[in-house]
Amino acid sequence: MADYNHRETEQKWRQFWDENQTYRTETDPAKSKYYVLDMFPYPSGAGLHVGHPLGYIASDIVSRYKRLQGFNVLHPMGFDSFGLPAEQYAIQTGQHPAITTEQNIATYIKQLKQIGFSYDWSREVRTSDPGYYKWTQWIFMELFRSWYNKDTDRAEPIETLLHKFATNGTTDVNAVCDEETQALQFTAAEWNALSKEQSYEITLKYRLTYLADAVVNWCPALGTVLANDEVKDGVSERGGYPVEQKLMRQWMMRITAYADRLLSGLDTIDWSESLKEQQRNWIGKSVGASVKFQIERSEEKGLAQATPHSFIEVFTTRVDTIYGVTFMVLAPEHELVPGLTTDAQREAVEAYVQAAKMRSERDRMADTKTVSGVFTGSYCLNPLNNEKVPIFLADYVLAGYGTGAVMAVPSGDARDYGFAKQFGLPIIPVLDAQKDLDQQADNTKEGRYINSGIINGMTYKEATATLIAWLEERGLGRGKVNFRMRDAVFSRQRYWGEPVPVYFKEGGSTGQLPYLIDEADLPLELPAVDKYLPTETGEPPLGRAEDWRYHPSPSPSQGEGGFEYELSTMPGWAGSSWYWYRYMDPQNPDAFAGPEAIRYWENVDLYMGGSEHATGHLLYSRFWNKFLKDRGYVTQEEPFKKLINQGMIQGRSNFVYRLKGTGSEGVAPVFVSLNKIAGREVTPLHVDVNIVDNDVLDVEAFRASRPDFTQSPDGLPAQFELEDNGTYVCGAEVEKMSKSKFNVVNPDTIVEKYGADTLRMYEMFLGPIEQAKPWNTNGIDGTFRFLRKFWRLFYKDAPTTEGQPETGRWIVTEQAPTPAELKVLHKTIKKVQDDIENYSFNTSVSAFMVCVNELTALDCHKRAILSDLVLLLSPYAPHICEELWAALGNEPGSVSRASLPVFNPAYLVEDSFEYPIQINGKVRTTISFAIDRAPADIEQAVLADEVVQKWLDGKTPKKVVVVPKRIVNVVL
RNA sequence: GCCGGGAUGGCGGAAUCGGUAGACGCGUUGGUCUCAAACACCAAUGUCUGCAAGGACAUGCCGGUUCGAGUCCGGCUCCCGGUACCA
Repeated sequence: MADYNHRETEQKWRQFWDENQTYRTETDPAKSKYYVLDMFPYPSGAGLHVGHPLGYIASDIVSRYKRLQGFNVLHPMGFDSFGLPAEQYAIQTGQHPAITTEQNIATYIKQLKQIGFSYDWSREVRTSDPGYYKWTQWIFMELFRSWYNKDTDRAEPIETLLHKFATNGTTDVNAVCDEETQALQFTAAEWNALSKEQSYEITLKYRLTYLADAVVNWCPALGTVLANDEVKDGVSERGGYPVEQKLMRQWMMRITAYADRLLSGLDTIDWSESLKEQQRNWIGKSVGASVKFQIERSEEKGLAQATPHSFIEVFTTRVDTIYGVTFMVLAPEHELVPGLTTDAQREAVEAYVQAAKMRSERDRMADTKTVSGVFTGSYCLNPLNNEKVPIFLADYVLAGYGTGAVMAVPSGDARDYGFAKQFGLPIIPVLDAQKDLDQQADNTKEGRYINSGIINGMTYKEATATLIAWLEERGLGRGKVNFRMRDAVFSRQRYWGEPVPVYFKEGGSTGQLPYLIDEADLPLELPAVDKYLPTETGEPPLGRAEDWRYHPSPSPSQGEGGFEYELSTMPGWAGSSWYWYRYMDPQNPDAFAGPEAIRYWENVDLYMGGSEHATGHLLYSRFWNKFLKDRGYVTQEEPFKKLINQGMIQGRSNFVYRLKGTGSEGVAPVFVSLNKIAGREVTPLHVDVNIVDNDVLDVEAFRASRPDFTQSPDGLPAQFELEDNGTYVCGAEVEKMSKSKFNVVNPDTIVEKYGADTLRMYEMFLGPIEQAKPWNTNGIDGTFRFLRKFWRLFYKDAPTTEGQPETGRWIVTEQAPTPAELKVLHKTIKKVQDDIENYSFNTSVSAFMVCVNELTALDCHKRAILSDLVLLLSPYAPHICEELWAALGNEPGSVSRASLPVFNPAYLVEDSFEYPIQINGKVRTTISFAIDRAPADIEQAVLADEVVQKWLDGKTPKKVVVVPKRIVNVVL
């Protein structure tokens, strides 16, 4: 090997690693484990762009580094291969999503392998593989077969609940369930007298996955449910059809049972504070009180129907302000609305409810500028003073939050204040510390209560306790902890997801009861369908599958023609909520992962992924993990010990500027270079960044690739108004990297031109891993030069003498290193190790650059130095290091099995320090002093200094600050 | 709206504990090598001012704490992510 040839070198070692299965990992109890996981990608049709590998490169560096430290490293990769884009494509083309997904995965793997990741590919998983989703379905079944016992504070098999019912009825059952079920009471005798079907129906309300009505974005024209981001301004993004809020029967996940543990667990894991804070806010624990407001009944009102309850229940965190309540606000969807609406108000209320249906939740929450609402005509009574309180509807109250009802205190809440002003409702001050109530609400808790009956004169703390006690005594309310987090909707009205392993049998109060299929029938595979659209009757796509009915095995005669399956599928997050366990034991046919594997690998030591998953994937995964732990299948309470968010790589778009009025029929288009557009009317147009170098456009490539731009419709060729130096300079802007903006840079192109090692180093060099930053291919030459310079420490550069050029000559020597060389090496070892431990990869790349610059300047080609440097660099640039490691005489392909060089601080000891000397905080000179020089000595010497004397100008300084080994500041 | 994050030269960024702002790299300019180009190497490069030595101004904006602030505190502006069926 002579000159640095990245194509040859990298190709050679990738093949070697593949053939020798260099990165294959086995369970090895003799060694400490380290589990490094990347958030697995959804394999999109566009393939990887340079933004994707950022996190993978960082985690691969850590993996390789940990191997050098002697850890047994599990570093796998797989695919989150169910998802909407493939389904969308299937709807458009009729192509089965499994086929496109398969092709996309093949592309991803090819691209990933080119970058030289040390993945154990034998452990790859795909969520859409029946062998995988069998276990996703199995976990769903386990959730269905479990309930949450608040007394033991964990999930238990449903059998323990049945046992309690059968022996003691509901008396000592303390389960997580909805309010209505909570109120259920029966004795053991009553329970035992129930029919099998009746008792089964009751258990459905306790299980960790259950059927319930949930609000969804229903698009009647498309016959389907839409995601919030598929809805824009109340209409579907595709087609622009109206979308309404509709209640639909859905499978739900009882994540709220884990709310407290999800919250407290955050204190035990090493995630960024911001990420934990996002989860805390999402869980949204608030301590307050639940209060019942009696509905005022009067015959003449002409109320349409009796209400299901005689009171409105609200949750409030400020029960202390209850004497300031001047109205009540219900969500338009609140169940009491029809019963509370008087004849006189009916028309207005119905119109309002209808309008609210057309708005998305996010819209309703975000819009604080417009105040809207409607009076129902009814009143309720404040339990404290029996004042009549008018009941309004307003769409800023959401049915899914709390009780869907708010006691409005305009003096203490900004939104209530605006509402009261709009509708001319009274604003009653409740605390003497409240200020400017004629201007705005004041939510202070300071001062003493006024206008507040039994709590007048009290402080916040006293008042809250007094009120809760008073309410509890009379059964009108109680202290309550509320969570903002709601149970998660699990059903999706889609095709490309895991089928839910449930079938329906007639019976029960709703006419149909859900049952799990037999475990032996797993996986329940996705059936073939003729189209990937909902059925004409609005059922999910699975409703199209022919002869897709469940036939239980023990008695196939049961249920003529079989039973109907659940037609919804699981959401994208189902398969990703447990996948890190499958990697531990990917081929196990008997369990999602075997107990030995789980005991050894435990959980993920380092998890790398995007912060956009903060409240979705990362919360659901923690939920499922806690559930699996409760049921004894896994050993750890938390799945991801340490988590790093890699920032998004943004695109950097380039623009050409077309003169307005040119480019139409009969007028040749005119493109004006960036520095000539001032004062001209131009249209900026995206141009492919791959034909732009350093903002200079390759005009010929532009002509060839975009005839639609570079010719008028009748074929007149474009003219280019160039810079004075004859180039066309493009404008640039940072945007999201996407096809439509022509700013996508593909890693394959970079690997081909510069090599994977350069790509890896450059991506790390771009900036801190956690920060978003734009991609700009321009800077890559710097890291490419670095690697060649590194290479030249080993091989003499080919001098271009006449005749045959001399190819690189091996110039590594066996001489003993000098102190200066050892200092350079050990400074780098220390810096790089510290940086990796702190996940500061960008600064370690510059440390390598500094090191190679300095060794080059020292003309150092000594094995003792270079050998350690190769090891240190190998996690970053594995191909070139594997090559040089072998060239140094080590066993080929063994760089990843070597051990890390050890830092020796003795080489870095300094005997003097160059002090910056400040006058009034501004550095004016520097003076070198011995490290152990006494501060008083230093002060004297500084004041005697010529430059300092000049600034002193004969005066005595007010103060001299000497910070040893840091700085001297002379204050005048 | 709410929650979270960010802003430093022409560009990406460094400054890890409140102590020399701009490491490292790109770009730009000048030079060496070459018939030429590429590669490589050398030098300069925050802005303003000055022949120079030097000086003044500089970390999104306004204010504060401190001998000393990019870093800490208070108040803004703009950009990015999430907001429960995108993944």
